Amino acid sequence: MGRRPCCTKEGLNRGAWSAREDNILINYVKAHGEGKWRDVPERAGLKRCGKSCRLRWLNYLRPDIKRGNISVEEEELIIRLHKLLGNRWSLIAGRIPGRTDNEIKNYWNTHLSRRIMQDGYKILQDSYNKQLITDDDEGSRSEFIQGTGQETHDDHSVVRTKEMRCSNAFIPKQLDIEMEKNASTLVIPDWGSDQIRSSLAQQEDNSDENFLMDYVVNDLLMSDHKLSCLDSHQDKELNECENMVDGEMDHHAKNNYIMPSCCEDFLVSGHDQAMRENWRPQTEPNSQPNDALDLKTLTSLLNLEDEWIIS
DNA sequence: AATACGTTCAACCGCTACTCG
DNA sequence: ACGAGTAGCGGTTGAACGTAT
Repeated sequence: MGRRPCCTKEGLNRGAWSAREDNILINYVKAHGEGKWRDVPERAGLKRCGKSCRLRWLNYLRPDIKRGNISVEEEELIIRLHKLLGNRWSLIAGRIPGRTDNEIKNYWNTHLSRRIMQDGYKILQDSYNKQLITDDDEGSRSEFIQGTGQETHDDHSVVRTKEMRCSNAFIPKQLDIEMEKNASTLVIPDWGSDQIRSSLAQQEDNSDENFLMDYVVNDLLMSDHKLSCLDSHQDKELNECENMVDGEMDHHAKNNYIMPSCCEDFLVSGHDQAMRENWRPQTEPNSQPNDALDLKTLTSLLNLEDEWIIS
């Protein structure tokens, strides 16, 4: 028995959506919420494939989607994130408030890829220099941003995709010490072990000391530094990091991954305490450490990274 | 004004990861 | 453990629009 097709494709509308179809879908999602996309066309009375409904909602109709041109800041962010993450559009989109993966992918393919082909990532350096100048003068900085026609602040939430929801790594301090001892191997903890349980219990009363990390961000922050700051065993750990992000670790390992100490060192011993504070998580294990980050914060963090690259 | 060519971006397609029974 | 169903991802397509000739 084969898989049931997502739709019969017979008698269905294709191509651009009409305003009427949009309204129907918006009203349906308002009333019933997202999900069960296969059932949406029938229940909402749309002659569309469920997949098409989902795409239309996620990429166009969602209320938190930001319309309009990509700002200079956003463009810079896209370039930096692409440099570090490659064509993982949903990951990139997950860190740019109000933008969808499709939009960023299109923008990259039409605007940025050619520039990168011509100039390489040199444009990042130019952009960085420009920012250094404007940072010296807050007034001129705001002018710079206003000059783009974009608001300097917005309240759009991040368009969250599946990959944004994935694992946080929780690093008890004691475990990190253990990792220091075993630096030549990647430590995948057994979360049921007595040692881990006791370590976790010890730190429950001291939640400020806990340090949740989003492995994607770790990857983002450390990838260009491995040559300059790591010795060979640390490099091995980094490879494991990258393999994990590339999906070469199994699911269990992904969910339980502990960032190698060298990676955390970069976060902790980075430029200043503010950087660490920026990444300090909420104390809830299921919370998402980056929710509070706005575009400026992320941009400034990436600038810190550039300082490392440039120096 | 007509046509060709280039660009943009919404939508589609095929695949994979994940979930659930 | 397995298989079917679902959600989501990234690559690709093609219609609409803009610009050059």
